[in-house]
Amino acid sequence: MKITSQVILGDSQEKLKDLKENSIDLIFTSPPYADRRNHTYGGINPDKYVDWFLPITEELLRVLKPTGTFILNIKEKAENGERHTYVLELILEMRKQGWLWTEEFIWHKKNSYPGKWPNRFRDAWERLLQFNKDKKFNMYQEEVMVPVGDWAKARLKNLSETDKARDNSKVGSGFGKKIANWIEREKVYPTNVVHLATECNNKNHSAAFPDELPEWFIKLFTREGDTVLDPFMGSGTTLFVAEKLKRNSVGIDIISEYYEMVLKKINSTNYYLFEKKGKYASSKAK
Amino acid sequence: MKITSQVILGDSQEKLKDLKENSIDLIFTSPPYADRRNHTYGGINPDKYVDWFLPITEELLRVLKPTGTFILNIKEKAENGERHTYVLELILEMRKQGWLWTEEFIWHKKNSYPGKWPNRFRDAWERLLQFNKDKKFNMYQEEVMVPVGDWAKARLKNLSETDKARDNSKVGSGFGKKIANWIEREKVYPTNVVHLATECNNKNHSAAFPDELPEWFIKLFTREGDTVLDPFMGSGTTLFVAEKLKRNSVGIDIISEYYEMVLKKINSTNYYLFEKKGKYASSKAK
DNA sequence: GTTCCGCATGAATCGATAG
DNA sequence: ACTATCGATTCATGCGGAA
Repeated sequence: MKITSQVILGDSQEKLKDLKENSIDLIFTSPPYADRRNHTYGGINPDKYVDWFLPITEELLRVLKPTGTFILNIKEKAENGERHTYVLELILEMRKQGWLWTEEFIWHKKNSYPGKWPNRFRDAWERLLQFNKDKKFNMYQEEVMVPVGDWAKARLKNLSETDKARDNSKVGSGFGKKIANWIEREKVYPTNVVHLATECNNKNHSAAFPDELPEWFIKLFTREGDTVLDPFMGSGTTLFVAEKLKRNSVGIDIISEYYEMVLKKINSTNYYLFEKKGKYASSKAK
Repeated sequence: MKITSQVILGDSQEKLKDLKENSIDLIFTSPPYADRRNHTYGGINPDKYVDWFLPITEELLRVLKPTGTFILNIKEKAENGERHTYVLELILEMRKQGWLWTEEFIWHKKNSYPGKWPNRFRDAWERLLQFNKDKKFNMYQEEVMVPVGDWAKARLKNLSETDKARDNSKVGSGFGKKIANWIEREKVYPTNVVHLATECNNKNHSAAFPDELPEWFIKLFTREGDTVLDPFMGSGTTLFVAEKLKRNSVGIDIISEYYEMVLKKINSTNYYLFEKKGKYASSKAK
């Protein structure tokens, strides 16, 4: 199967208009958060965040297949002692555009940013909002089932005294019994809570999320040969994972530095599928 | 220290008016979910949930001390393939009332209820919305510290000379203090993700949450002798935990069956603090 | 070749200080 | 009074060099 990776330089709001409608199976993205990444993206004012984002979601709604899914990784910042409400407002406004707010997954970041404040603990989770065009959408649950062996192995490895105390679990005593239950099964369906640590040691490029995050959703909502879109490509994690999993991919970013970097890396690892086409660097399969 | 537990039968919207303003240190509650438990609470239509709840939050704002905290355990139901938006709308409307939306904790339910749906995984988390009247509120973070992660055991067992030297050179006169911090540090501050298993041992009544959930927040936001309110008492978990932790408590419920049950149980375990007063069953300490 | 340890570094947040 | 900048605080993780 031929797989294509397309990298586009420019503003998503404009460049998305060049994409064909009903052509994308999964949109997975992590847009620049309000007031974050100021040095690269210029920083979006929290109070204007919804207005800034809505024209883009309008286009995303157009390019997504009716059976497709949009996963939005986002988290509101704390400002002036309060959580900002732009994410809530965004959800409500997107529904007016026609999006269905199907589910909210939680990404539990085990290694959250350190710090201490008198009125707040460390923020260790982010939202993964699932939107759909239609009540009927493709979902391949079996693809992300957790093999019991690996799960139990990893779990048991971490099952130290401190873990027990930390979890303060009242059912700790019943843990052995549960393990026994799980061992008999081959695989287990996951829940809507995703446990992953952030990668924080990449020198050249700091990815917003670890590979496992897009990987999980790409497996869950697409099959080989499907097409994945990331309108805020950044360091290109979504594209590289899509490529690895034999999905077509389209990435857009306004920062030429990211564009060049992803282009080069996609090219070097997968050159035989890649060719330049016009002003876009892209690879079209037959 | 004398502790009182007060149990009130009736509609929260009315009965809350009998409570004195600025008298409560912590409100912890899990209101009846929209269209859930309709056999007991009559079922609140999801579309009217906000309208139903706002008069109550108005009263809660009145009775809460300026230094107090309101923790609302809630989760929107999935209806017609979509997550309902009444929680989002509630947050926005409560801010208009004057509430500050300080934080959103996640309760990760480690053993969520099993089940399988074609378009959705098991729901393993709930929101714990924190609201405050004022930017300055009481928070006793040390009360809920957790054991440090395993990595520290291996890493910190041998605190070397280089560490001390580095610290000395950096701080100069203040040497020793920081080292002590690290050597004696066996506990760290938690994050805004709370890991607890759901309890499933209550036969007669299904408690909405395990003891550990109110316990965590009562320890975090109150001291002994403070007063905790649960306007949707249910089986009375919040009250029993408050009593155990030597906090005064007030519970309201419209279901006489719950009222009688909590009354009896509070009475049996703590009768020496308890006496009936007029139409309310209550215990007033001097 | 294992295991161990030093080290840098994160989508953070607040309060104080400065313009 | 309001915005902009800065220092202080803190913990899990993986890489790379050392034992």
